[in-house]
Amino acid sequence: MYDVAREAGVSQTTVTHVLTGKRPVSAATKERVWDAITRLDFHPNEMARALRRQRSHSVALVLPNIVHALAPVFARHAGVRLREHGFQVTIHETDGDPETAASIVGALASWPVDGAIFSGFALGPDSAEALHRRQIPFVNCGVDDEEVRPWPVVRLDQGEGMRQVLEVLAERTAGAIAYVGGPAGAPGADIRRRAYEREMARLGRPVDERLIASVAYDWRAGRQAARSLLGTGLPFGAVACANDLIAIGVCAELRGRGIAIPDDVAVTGFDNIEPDAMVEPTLTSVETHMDRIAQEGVDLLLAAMGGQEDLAANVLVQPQLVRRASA
Amino acid sequence: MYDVAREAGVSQTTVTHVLTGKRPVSAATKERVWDAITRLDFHPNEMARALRRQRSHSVALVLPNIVHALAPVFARHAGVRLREHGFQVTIHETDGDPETAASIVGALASWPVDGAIFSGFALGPDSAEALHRRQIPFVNCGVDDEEVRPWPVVRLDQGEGMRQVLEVLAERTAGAIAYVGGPAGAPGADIRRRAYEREMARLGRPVDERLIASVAYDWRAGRQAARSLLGTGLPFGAVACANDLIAIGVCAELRGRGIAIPDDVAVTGFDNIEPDAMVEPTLTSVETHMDRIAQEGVDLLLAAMGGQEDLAANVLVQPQLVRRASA
DNA sequence: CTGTTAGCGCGTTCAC
DNA sequence: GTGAACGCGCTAACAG
Repeated sequence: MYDVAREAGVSQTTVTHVLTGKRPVSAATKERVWDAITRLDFHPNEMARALRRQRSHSVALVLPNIVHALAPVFARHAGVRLREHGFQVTIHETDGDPETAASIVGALASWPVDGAIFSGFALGPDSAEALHRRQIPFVNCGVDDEEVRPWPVVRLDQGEGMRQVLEVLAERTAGAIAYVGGPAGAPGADIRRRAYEREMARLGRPVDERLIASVAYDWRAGRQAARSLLGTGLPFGAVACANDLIAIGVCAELRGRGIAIPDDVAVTGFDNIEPDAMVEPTLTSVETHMDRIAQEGVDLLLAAMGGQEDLAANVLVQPQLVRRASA
Repeated sequence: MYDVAREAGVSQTTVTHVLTGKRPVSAATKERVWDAITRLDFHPNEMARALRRQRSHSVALVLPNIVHALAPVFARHAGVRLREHGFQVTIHETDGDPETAASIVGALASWPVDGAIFSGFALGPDSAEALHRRQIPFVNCGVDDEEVRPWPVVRLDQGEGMRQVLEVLAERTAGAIAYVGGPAGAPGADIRRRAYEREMARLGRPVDERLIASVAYDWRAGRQAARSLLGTGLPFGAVACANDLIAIGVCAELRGRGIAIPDDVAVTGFDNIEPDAMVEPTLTSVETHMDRIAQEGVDLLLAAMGGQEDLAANVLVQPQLVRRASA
């Protein structure tokens, strides 16, 4: 910039103001400065700028693992929206480990981002406090429980999703409705399971513990779960699954045994991932609207970075049943 | 840091050297400084550090779209490896638009990253030149053509993948082997199509233009392609697809018409995406080893950032056929 | 409308 | 072993 100023025969101050427009500059000078800028191929150093202005125009996106089914979708929507507002996005993965998450929060103190979005896991209270202490605005998206927290949270109304699922399944069958949940303690597992029990009660359907399985969130585990459900010898007319991968596994196993879906047994998933439309039969699932969650999260963050203090908003995004062939 | 120095009763210089260890500091002083650091919860400002040292310890990851099938896998592996080496990762999406890509390269001049990884598209020569001029080391991963470029490139040996595919299909059937490619000009479409023709020739199989389709890289397009292949009335015993989504669509359509896979028609995909193991029949495909591509790319970049000049390496990663039920 | 000065938070001389 | 002073590249405060 020093060179630009010299080349244009003005002070650095003037160059700055040509760049930022924060002060009127005569057309002639402006012209000469722009000329020098293009001639020297000058680009302002954002790092120095950030240091001086105490704003880096960058936000950290912290999530368990970018490979998880919905993570890229979230990252995409959040990223686009943030970039629209002139923010750069840095990405951090916790690997689902709270300790790693905490250390990332610690590192955030060194890399002065203007804000942070935590997605796909619940922030620990100590981390939240640390961020607060360092005045780093943040939001916590995709939290998989119902706890109310004293910081901004955007979550999906999982109970409502389960309600819609069970409504459809109850229509489909008068028989028992089994449930295959995620592993206890895993994100979303507990809340979805409780929602299942609650909604079953509301529908006046009995819950039989023997028809409830808890397995890993993947496809093989789904097959396995179907086997053990069938192994009980108990009849059932539907299976609600906590996750699409599980549901696809369940379908595969059932079909392998000659059980017709949805006529003999109806099956539902949850999350509405891409393969749902490609498997046979296509899978009825629940759209979790990652786009809206990301949008709400970013909007909240932008507001917080804009100076609005202490808004501990609790946004609840409504899911939507996507009805396909399996139920 | 000023505060830490005062609290410990030393100069800022000493604090720096306690932090960086670039100069011996007496145990007693070190003790007092660490004490002050923890007491004041001090974290060095990486931004200021970067400005001073002219190294930001961050690299830019530029890709078309994080939602694309293999992008998150690449981002994951590259990210982990870069973080292991103390680098932060910023993410940028081109949306497949060369202009956007060029503007990102321009922005990189302002945001002084230590290096950049471009993945999933071929960098333009002008962008490469701009990076060179600004002394920003970079690598270009996942380039989908065979052109030799004067900058570091890591690519998959797509011809070899197609060779493996056709070898299997040729074993399966003595009949015609149809091909469903991606849209002309799309990433990987041309190279895979040419590889198909070349390998067919090597196998002594005739190529019938009427049994070649070019469609979008998605599932619906695959169904459509299968319909038009069947519509020709020409018999064929196998279909090689340029992409798994297309292949899954082809399978769906064939099965819908009562055609047995692989007995009547064998089908193969390409990329080995997750759903391959979940569809019926499971899809034979080609593993593209994004982990290895990412690793090679990062290693190349680390070497370049380490000061090794002008290494215009051309790494070729070998794909591997994953044999499943569809062929 | 423009320039001079000071300083963002550090690391690196060069001195002791 | 330690400290004082300067500067990385830029912007804000204070002049005129």
